[in-house]
Amino acid sequence: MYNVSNADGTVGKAIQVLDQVASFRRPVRFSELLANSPFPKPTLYRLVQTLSNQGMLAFDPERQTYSMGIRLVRLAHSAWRYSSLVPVARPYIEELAAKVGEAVHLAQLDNGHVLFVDKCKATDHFETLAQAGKIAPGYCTGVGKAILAFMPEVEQNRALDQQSYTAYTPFTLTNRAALMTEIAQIKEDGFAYDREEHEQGIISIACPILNGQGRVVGAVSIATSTNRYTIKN
Amino acid sequence: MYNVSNADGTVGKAIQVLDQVASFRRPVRFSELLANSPFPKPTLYRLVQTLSNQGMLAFDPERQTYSMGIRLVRLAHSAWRYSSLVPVARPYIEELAAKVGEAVHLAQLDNGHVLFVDKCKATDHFETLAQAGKIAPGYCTGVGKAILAFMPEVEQNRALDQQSYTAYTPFTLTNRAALMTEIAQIKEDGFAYDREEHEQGIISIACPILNGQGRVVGAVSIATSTNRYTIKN
DNA sequence: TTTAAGAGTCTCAAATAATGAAACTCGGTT
DNA sequence: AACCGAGTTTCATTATTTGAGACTCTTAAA
Repeated sequence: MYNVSNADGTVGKAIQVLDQVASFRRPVRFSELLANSPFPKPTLYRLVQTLSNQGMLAFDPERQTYSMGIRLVRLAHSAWRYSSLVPVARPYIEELAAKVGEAVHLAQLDNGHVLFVDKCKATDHFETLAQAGKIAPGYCTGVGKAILAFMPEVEQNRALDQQSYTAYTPFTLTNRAALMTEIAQIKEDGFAYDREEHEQGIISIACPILNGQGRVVGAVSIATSTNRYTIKN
Repeated sequence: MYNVSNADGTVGKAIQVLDQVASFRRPVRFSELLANSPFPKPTLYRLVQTLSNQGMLAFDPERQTYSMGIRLVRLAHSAWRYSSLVPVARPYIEELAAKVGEAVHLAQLDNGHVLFVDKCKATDHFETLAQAGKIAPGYCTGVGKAILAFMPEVEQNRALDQQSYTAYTPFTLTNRAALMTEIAQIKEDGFAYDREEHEQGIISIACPILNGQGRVVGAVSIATSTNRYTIKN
């Protein structure tokens, strides 16, 4: 996780605090943060103050809670709009979504995590878990496995170690060995299936996106439901 | 802008750099940043290094450019999902969009700027940071004026000073006096019109969202086109 | 009413990290 | 070969961060 060890000075610590607040997924009190924080009370206090001043955190004076600040949304909009795969890939995934009539997802890798950066639904059938900005596990999603399979070996190893291998469904690959076998197959085929590994009833087919140097930069997938399609080998 | 003067130490400076990179709206070279930076070369250099390490900026070693990092997208997703008005307002704006068959926008104020945090189109409703996170001017949008009108006087004054009063269309209010007259009317009516002030052919009607203490926290609007509706007084 | 406990805030000397002028590399010119 | 400009590094100086502890409030119990 973003070399937390050599913590990049105060800025690194501040970002660590942001991550911590994000991890709560709800407004959080100072004392709750303090309880799980490596920082001593006054240090954490000042970090949180500074971040609130800056709009990176939002402090609710009534409930005395901190949550993520909307300034992040503004900054992220720039990231999303001008630097991710989205601006390049947008027209293609829209076209693809229209053509196949299913949801198309675009994902990038962010330090071992699969980050969904865009999503086009041809029509809205039903909700899948994925939305832009959402994190999904690498080991049990189509896009995740496609990206993992084509990563350089060193990074791949690191990423494989970072996976939790939690069983979301009976079809989830729940250990590194199983995932590695699957990855070998994916590398051979050039594409990955998600056989209801993350969400029951949802299957997908994904392929990696490589840049000019053959380095994987993301993945696209078409997702559908077992009601409409099945995977045949 | 987020008290840049009393710059909140290194963290404040780092965030200032993030803002600067965002303002370019494209990948940017170190020297370009340096040219518009208040910081001396090595200081800026280290800030940019730290931010890149942390994934808040993304460095492209080939082109030697920096752009916004996708870690921001991940953090912003939390902000968007758990702390903005969105989680509370979602069901209502969806219902409203379905009922009126037009686009419905949800906005919050972020330091004088109107920040669109959600949008539902009756036809294809899907949410991304594409529209969420977009900044629009306060003085020439329905949501912006609705929020401005109901702000406490001191903040309102500050916000009115921050507006650029650029004429986007022939209908834009291009000075503070005109806007203030309009705002008085809005405060009386309880809602605001956008009469093609931001985009030709697009009109909207907006109303503020107040919290329990009567403090404005955002605004909703219904937007449509002059092809379908007109504003009659 | 008093005492206690807990959360949040503040202080200040010591420790540490940030600073920035200047020097250095390293391609690509002239 | 000398120059130039972009990017990177150095190092003594300076300013900021640090964190134990003390303080303040609010709420809860005695």
